[in-house]
Amino acid sequence: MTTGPRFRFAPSPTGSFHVGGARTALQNWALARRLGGTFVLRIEDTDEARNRPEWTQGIIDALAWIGISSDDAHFEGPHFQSEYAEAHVAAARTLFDSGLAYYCDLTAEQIQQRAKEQGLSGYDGYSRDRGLEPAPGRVLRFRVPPGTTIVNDLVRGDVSFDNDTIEDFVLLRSNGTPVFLLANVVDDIEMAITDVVRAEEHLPNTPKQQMLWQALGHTPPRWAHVPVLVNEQRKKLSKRRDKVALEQYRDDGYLADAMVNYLMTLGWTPPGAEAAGSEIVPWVEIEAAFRLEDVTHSPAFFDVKKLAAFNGDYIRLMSPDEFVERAGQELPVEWDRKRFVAIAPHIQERLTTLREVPDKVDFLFWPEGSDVEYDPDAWAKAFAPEWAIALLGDVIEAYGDSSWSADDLKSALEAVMERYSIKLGKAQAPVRVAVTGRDVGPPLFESLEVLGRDETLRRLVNAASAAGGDTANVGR
RNA sequence: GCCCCCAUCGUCUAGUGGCCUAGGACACCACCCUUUCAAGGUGGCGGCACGGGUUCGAAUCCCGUUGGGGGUGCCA
Repeated sequence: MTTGPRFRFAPSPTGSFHVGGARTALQNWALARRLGGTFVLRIEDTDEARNRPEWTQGIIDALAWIGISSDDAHFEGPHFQSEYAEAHVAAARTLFDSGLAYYCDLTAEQIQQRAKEQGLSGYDGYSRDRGLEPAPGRVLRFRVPPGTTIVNDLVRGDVSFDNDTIEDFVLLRSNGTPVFLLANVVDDIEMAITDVVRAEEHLPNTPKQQMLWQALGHTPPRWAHVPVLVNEQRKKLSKRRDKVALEQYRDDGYLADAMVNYLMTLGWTPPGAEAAGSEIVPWVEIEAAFRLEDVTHSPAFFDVKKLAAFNGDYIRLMSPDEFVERAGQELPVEWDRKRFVAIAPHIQERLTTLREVPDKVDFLFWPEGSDVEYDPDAWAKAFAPEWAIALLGDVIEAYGDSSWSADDLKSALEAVMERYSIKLGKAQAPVRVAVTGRDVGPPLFESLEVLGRDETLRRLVNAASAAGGDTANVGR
């Protein structure tokens, strides 16, 4: 165990890993490593999650994907909340014995009733001095002291709460089980956590937690509440409405590096990014520079468009070998890898996600002799000019005995198109549609080179015939 | 209702009293390049919510207004 600060990340398993959680995890991770501390993963093992171990595993896998892995020295865990269950109750007992907490037998209805009568919003402290002993049906409440609680937050500075506005909150339910707030604090104490970095939504709970730390005889940790991530409606990202599952982005072909980089730019800018004119910054630099004090105070919109832009940049940053390796994983197994290697350099700079790879190159892998499926619009546009069919015929003839390299194929087409006084941009359209069925795609001549003479000619002839041209004498 | 947080281009942000004629990134638009589409290059559009102070000077400090968001469980 290292001796530096101890950062905890305490996600609740819900079946998918939230991008917001990923960001706080990353922030904790960056700090723990930079400061020579420890990243402690404490997973909340709720009843529901206990029946679905894959949920917990999902968190671990997701963290590993973004580079937070137990293989690293600065990692401790996962720990589970239940591992400290006895300590939770013991802590509550201590508080009761020392008079810092008391039992109350009011039901929720009664509390509501009293609040209504007095025009208050919550519990009024009715049982504070009634000296009730523990008994089934009674809850243990924390005796909130008078005064003011000041939370010193690394991101926001001092935030002060008037204790009068904090009701005597429940520690132990009437069935004797501890509530989350207590469990959380006790876990943090047990784990000797020194720094709590989490989303801003937890800020209002913090004075309660801080009071508990103190009541339990411990110095509270350093707090830091980073702004939440929101959707286009400026609402906190929710699983129901928004695409928030990190796994989903992973499966959609986003790169971990791009995701990590993008997530870290939400609420924070790497120093030097402005001078460099780019926010694409490697993790090592982020880790070396990230400071809580520099984090923005306002919520940030999770912009998939910008994520996509980052992703495209990261794809272009890959070495050719790496790209072939990564992109190859997206291809159907039966596709010839050698063929893909030949075309790979030409699609690498045309992608925003790896997921798009198959659709870009599929025309190279259609089964031999299969028909090209022409996109109607592309076809109509390509064969609208009156010269299109004739040009196709000429191309077929020229390609019949051209040497089969991209350069020569280009020259051959250029020679043909001169007869029609058109530019290359136009001339290549019918050829492209004939061969790929579409009007956009990787560079044409390189594609043809990879496709090979026989298949190219076959498709050209088929297209010419489909377009109504007489191909009977072509290629003789 | 009560409590807390927040407020710079469409979005993410730089800015910590003079360097701001408010900078960068993404998006968008135009042009260049060009073998379609991209990529790349160049340029452009576009913002300090409002009102009062403080100060020689305010995006920056203070107060208020308005507007957002979050929290308010015997949920986690």
